[in-house]
Amino acid sequence: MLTIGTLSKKTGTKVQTIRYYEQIGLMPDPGRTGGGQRRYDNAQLDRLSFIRHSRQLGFSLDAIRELLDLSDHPNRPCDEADAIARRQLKQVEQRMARLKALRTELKRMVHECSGGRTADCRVLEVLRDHSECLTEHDEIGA
Amino acid sequence: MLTIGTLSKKTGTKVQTIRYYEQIGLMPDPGRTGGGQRRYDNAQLDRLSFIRHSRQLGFSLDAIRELLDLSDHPNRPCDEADAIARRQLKQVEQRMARLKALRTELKRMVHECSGGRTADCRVLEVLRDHSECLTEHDEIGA
DNA sequence: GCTTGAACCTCTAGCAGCTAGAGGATGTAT
DNA sequence: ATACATCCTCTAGCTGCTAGAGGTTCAAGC
Repeated sequence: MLTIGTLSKKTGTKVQTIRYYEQIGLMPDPGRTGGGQRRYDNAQLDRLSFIRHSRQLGFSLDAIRELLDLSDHPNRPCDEADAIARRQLKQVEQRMARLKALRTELKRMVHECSGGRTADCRVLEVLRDHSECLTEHDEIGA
Repeated sequence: MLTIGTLSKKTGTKVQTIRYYEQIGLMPDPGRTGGGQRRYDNAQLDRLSFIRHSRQLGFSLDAIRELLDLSDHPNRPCDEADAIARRQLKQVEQRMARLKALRTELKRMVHECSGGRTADCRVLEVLRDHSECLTEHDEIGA
């Protein structure tokens, strides 16, 4: 039986975050001691590791909820899990493409700055005038 | 003189967001009609465009605040603006590196899924066991 | 058995950066 | 004069946590 602190260290998840996952139903209600402290078993350790690892790969909590659900039903076809992963992959690729365009623009800005007064600063100039951009970048956070 | 709706359309910023920017002091208090509706001039249109464009390039609202401040003082040296842009570029590059690692992992997961039952799904298996990952991916959102 | 102190508990509020909706006032065209 | 799109303020919500207040429990040492 593990305390929440031990579970926290083993998974690299903050104590508050574990309680948060419980609150939103991602982690089950754990057993409690007579005094009301949480105690975890290995199944719960595995579950939290799964969640943690999925987060590191960028899955949303909602996606993780689905993945956990699939993981709990070994006889269901795995198309859905596959689809979720593909969706995630697609998102990652979109984000990468976007960042690439941003990098180009930022590099150009920084490169052209000659270090004079702000009045002549290319960085600020480019920000002022979108038409100077060579690439398109229309959505944030994508 | 522009209404908030017109400004919204011209810059591609939602009305609520413009009011939000005003609230946090990123946009100045605009003039008002007798009835209390906001009216904007071209200087404010430029300012919002600047903000919007900076957001598209991924700058935080705090960074934008600094950039706007620099932009308002044409005689100051532009090192600071340059530094902010460099910082942003660095962040973008870090994020790209991270996404690259994630993409590798996701591709592998998806590639190996053979489409059977969830019990044998490689996607779920990899999520269960971090040690199967070839690359490191230790921080989220980086 | 008693004391200490680290670790636990709940609850509330806060972070970025918006977004949505309620409920009502204004502005403009006809 | 009326209709109705657009405006107003205010509050609450989103994701995914994180921090702190104020109080309780557990385990180890004496």
